[in-house]
Amino acid sequence: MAADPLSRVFSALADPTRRDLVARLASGDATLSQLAEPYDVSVQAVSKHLRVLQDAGLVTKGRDAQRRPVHLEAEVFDLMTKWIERYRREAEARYRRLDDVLRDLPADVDPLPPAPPTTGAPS
Amino acid sequence: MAADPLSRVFSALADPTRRDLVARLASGDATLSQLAEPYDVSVQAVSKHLRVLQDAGLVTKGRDAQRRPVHLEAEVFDLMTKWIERYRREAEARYRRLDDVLRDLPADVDPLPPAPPTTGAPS
DNA sequence: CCCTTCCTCAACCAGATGGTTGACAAAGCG
DNA sequence: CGCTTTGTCAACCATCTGGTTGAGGAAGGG
Repeated sequence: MAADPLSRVFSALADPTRRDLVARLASGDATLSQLAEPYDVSVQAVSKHLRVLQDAGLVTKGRDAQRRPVHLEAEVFDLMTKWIERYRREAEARYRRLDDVLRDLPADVDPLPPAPPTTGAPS
Repeated sequence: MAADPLSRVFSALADPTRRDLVARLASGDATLSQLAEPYDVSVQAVSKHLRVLQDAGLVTKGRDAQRRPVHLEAEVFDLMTKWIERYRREAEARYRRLDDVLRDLPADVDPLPPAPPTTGAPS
């Protein structure tokens, strides 16, 4: 469970139940029992989901007597949107350029002389 | 493997290798062997990763003799960004509002009356 | 024709994941 | 003080996942 932050965030949101939790928390903090009520799984299962969201930094838990109000930390979203936007833009730019040039089959282009230029792949 | 589209996309990008593949494909199409070259895992493993990306709709495969050039389909990113933006905005709006109202502890809150986010202190 | 290149399919394995039940600590209520 | 509410921890289980190896199909190059 020592994945990089970006992987943890994507992974956390890859589950419908967890996305629903995030969606509900967007409109206000809530406790575990409140959050678990709508689903037909055990409270412990929801607690595990919250743990995953917490490990991803998407959520924090406060203290109020025996209650632990869960709070959404929306800033972490930026991690994802930045990554996405970066490559989306690159791909779109390339698409437009290719639109200009027209579908030109690069017959004399090396199929891959050096891939290295792209190796600067930061996660 | 019948997860919803959104889950598939998030899940696909939850792996560093697959994000790297996407990053590299953003700058141009490539074949499996080209894509697999930099990693020290088997070609089959990379093929599996591509399958996941394909199932998520992030990537398509063409045909060129025995080669299957892989192409990035960046539009699918929108699925994610739309979801993210929606709840990010909601959370941010709430944060600003809460900034105005000051931290007000809702002591008489109902244990989650279905929808109403009116947690007792709307105005 | 054979042989090489490129890719996929199938079987297998270790570890992560999502769920269960049961026990239990901690805070407040009667 | 006892009991209820709230949440966590632990063990267990089935399935998914990311990797491996091995076999094999399809398309060209000699």
